[in-house]
Amino acid sequence: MLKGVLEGCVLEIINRGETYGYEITRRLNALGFTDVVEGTVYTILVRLEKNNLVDTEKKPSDMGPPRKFFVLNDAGREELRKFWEKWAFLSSKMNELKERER
Amino acid sequence: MLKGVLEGCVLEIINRGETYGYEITRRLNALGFTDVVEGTVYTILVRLEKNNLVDTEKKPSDMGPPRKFFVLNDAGREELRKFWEKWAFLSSKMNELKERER
DNA sequence: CCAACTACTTAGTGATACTATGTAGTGGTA
DNA sequence: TACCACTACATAGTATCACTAAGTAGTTGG
Repeated sequence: MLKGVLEGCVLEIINRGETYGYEITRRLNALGFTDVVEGTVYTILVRLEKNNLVDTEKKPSDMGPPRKFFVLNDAGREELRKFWEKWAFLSSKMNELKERER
Repeated sequence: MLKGVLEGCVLEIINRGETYGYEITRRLNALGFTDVVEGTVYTILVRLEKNNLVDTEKKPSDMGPPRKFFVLNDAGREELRKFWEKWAFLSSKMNELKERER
């Protein structure tokens, strides 16, 4: 059910400020997507990087291994904008379908 | 983006009354999902049948070849109920994500 | 020193939708 | 009557995206 949606969530989280995979995973979990695991998030991040939607930077951490931070670039912000546009469309159509003829 | 959602839409359309693949496709198109084609819908219908969520009946048509009509059975209605439940969850979480910190 | 937590990576699989193509009935029209 | 448009179903192959599972490695506390 998350297909096509999770990537948008990751973009949105990154857009709120530089962050890294492990933290993104925990934020998604906190949001309610409790069974999203690290592997899933990292594959999305690899895809985002491959598609040139993000810039990355390795930084040391106090808590463990170095973190790979992500920020959206212009293409990433445009992708995010399109994502919310598609979501709004889908959402409105689904409500239309759900509410019709009750 | 439709991944996991389209099957629910098809269940909902069938639940409104006995219908068949070609008509379901046109209804989805009319709803706004303009690039959903017959092939997509038929593969979903095959899946629904394989998973025993629908009952089927062939009936002649005035307009062309015989139609294969679908109705939801108990399992199908339960699946539909769960689908809307999941949609409501996803939808609320997405809004939460979208609206936070603006 | 080892368990728990932090943090990243990737190969393989599965679910779902899309592409492309084929078959066939019916009706209109040139 | 020959052809085209529309109706209607079917399916093999592909692509996309997320999930499973496993591994590597740094840090901290008991």
